[in-house]
Amino acid sequence: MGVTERKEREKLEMRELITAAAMKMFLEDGYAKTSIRGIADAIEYSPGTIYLYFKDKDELLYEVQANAYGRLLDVFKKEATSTDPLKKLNQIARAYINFGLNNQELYDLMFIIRAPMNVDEELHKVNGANCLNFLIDCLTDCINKDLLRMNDVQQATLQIWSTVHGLVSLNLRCRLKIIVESEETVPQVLIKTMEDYLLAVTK
Amino acid sequence: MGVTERKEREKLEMRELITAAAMKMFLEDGYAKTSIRGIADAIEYSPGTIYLYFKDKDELLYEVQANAYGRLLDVFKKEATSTDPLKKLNQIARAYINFGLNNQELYDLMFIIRAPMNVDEELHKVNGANCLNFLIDCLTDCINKDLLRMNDVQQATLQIWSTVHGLVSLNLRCRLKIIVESEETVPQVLIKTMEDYLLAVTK
DNA sequence: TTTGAATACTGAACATTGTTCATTATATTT
DNA sequence: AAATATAATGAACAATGTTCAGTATTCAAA
Repeated sequence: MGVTERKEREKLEMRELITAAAMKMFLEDGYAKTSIRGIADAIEYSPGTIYLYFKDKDELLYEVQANAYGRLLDVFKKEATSTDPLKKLNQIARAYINFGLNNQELYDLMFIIRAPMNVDEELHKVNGANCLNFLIDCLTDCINKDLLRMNDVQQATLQIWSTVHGLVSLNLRCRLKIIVESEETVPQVLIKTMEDYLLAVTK
Repeated sequence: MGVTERKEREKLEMRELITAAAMKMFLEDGYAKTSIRGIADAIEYSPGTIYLYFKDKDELLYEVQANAYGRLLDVFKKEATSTDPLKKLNQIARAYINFGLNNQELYDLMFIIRAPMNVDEELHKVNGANCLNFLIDCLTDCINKDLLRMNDVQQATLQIWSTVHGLVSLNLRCRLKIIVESEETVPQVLIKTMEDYLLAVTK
């Protein structure tokens, strides 16, 4: 009696259909400007149907967030491959900044948008934590080999994450217009600033 | 014929009445959860009246933002008084972080909330720029006296602002829960992290 | 003081939002 | 074929920002 299995599968497929449409629209127009009705239209279902698969719009956001964390982790794994801990740290930071610049709406909903973070969904926590661990592992390596002017991994993590998140999010909210003269140079300036920082904290 | 002057004054007073009510409600409940109707109720006017003084809800936000920048500048002037450039830098950074921790909703609408930053209102730009200049002046001083491991003021500004903004905003969005074990220690941890950073970039 | 015009304010109305739920359609089991 | 369970609908609700025809108030001229 494989009918329950099929139902299960169909339920998952429907969730993915909705998630994919939501992800697409969030990416294009942002979370706030995307309406449930819009998503329903896109997948040719009625608005009510979405609520059979997701409790509310926030839960839809969490699902997309979890996916996005997965994407970022993929980028890390692809871009940060050096065996030299310091080089790897540089690669991670570069990848993070570029990800934030190239996927602005996505970055927005991953780290900036307001949404109650009392989620303990497995996928969500796992993907998010894996991203962070990628950085933590690298920093642990750096500190163990005495390459940085820091000795506490927790504080090193906070420092570097704050720096790159600060750069990306200030730019995303157009707060760097006062500092950086021309729009086009932003990516270079952000990368350069981050590298200057890394140089300063390197022994 | 002082009638036009009085009208002018009344118009300004009305704007301030609205702004004050808005500020109060933004602070308590945040920008998104504050409705125009709510503000109108609070000042005992009809919703439509507010639109006689402000183009839309965003313009109201700008006004409150400008005020808030002024507040932050006041804090800087009060807290960062040392004549030693490095100490002053430390005081600025501390003041910034504490401001962000003690006025979360305010910080939110100043730096995190989404709102088109194509404003060229005098007050807005002036207050925002003055805040930034307070930092820039201090950093210029530090660099001129060769106290930091940086030589470019612009990049130093970006670095330090990104760091403190990153710390405050990641905490505001509950992204530090994974790193910092207990809620209460957050302020100390943020300050400590910032100071570690300053130590690392100090010659 | 009375009148006419300019100004200030109102609140009902509109479109859009997230969300719910009685009703209808489809699929499964008996 | 009938009865039951599951899935999907779409009208309805309350709340939102915003507009605007109508009403009240204030002011300058007669």
